Amino acid sequence: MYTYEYPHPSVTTDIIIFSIREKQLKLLLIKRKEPPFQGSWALPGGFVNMDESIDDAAKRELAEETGVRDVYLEQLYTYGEPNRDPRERVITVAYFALIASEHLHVQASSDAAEADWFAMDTLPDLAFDHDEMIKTAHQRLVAKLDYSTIAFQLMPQQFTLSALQEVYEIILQAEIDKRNFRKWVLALENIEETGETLRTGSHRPAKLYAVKDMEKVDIIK
Amino acid sequence: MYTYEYPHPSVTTDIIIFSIREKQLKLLLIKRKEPPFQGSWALPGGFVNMDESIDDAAKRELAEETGVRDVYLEQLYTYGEPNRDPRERVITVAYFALIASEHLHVQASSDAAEADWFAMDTLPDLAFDHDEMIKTAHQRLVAKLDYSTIAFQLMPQQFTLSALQEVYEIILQAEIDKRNFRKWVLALENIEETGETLRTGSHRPAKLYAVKDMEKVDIIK
DNA sequence: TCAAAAGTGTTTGCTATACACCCATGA
DNA sequence: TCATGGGTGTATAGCAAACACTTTTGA
Repeated sequence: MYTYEYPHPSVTTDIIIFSIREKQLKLLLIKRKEPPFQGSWALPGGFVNMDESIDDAAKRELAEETGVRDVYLEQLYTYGEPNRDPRERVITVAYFALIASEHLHVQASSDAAEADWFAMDTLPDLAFDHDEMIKTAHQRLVAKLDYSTIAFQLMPQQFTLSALQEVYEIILQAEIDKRNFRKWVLALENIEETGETLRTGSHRPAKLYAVKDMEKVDIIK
Repeated sequence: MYTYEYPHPSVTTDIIIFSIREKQLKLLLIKRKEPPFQGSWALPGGFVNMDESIDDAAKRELAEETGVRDVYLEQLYTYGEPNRDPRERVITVAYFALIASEHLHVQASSDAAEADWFAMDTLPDLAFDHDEMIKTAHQRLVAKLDYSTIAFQLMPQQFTLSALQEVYEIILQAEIDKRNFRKWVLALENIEETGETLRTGSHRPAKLYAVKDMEKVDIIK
């Protein structure tokens, strides 16, 4: 047991994990096995341990849920309304993560009965204030496409320009002119040809590109 | 006394309060009366009470330190390295506030021996990781000038276009062309003439303007 | 009448957009 | 040879940047 002179809240992290699957922007939800909101879908997350930073807690949760490490992870916002959790005062630091569709091996962890990917426009009812978190994360993702190279984090190691354009079109929900898109993306000089090509049918093969430095998300303004 | 099955961190808010004073961007610091870092300068802040939201805690701290209410306040980032406070595990939700130079009545509160305004380029050594918070807040402020009308929050109720331009020049540390600035700011249609003028010497009086809706900070991209 | 800050337009360059056809391949 | 997606250039419009003189006032 741990005792304090004043009451202390719990601190947790929840993660909005975005990925492109089946030509849609999807995010990972888990079905809660325990109350409160037992049986509801919720964002993956959990308590911050006393000996780990909040970033490390988020990385740990992400690894536990998806098995992936070294993906893009960014602190989003901290939620702390007094009664957002019916059990006790809980303050949640939300993160958002972007993972390339190639890494996907979702494993239901001990906290969750089930995990699944949901498209943004067909989300189920959600536990806690998770709908608000998802809305904020989505706005941030869309805004960042405009002034950063964050979308490249959703690409596998090698990809065609058409595939990259498709990711932009899916997230922005808009068609983009092919020539203008290619001019723009090549001018950034953040990707380079791998020398390889991808053959996918009875048409000209596409050049494969790779991000030069996956660690770096450029602010391009 | 309060007891928990697992250890719980403390949660605090710290606030970076910016204002323009003496033609410089300054922020409010307090001198700590108690250990740790007794005698060091630090950001104003304090514990989040169990029955108030984090936003409300930040508003309360801001009011206690400055006596002002209804100023611009935005959540900045949450800091949670395990040993950032030597006493116990403390997670701090940092906010940044912008206040107009006219409201300034700083009152040393009970937590602080002293409070004073410091220019960004002459900051003293700071307690905890407050230097990092200030750096992040400053970057955010500079970035937001580019795509929002946030700087208007630093203006008094009535101001001249020259005064507004000066605020931009101070924050961006760059000279701006007067004609281009005026064209740009008037095209935003966020300010309007009050009909009054300001006479300040042996030259032509300047028209006074006011922000149309101070609650609203427009994203202008 | 002089000094000082307020106020005002036009030209130029750059970036974003619109737009249509040829290329390489497999069936 | 045909269907399919890959790949390429140019013209136009809209926005941002450069740039200098007149106006109004008080001393």
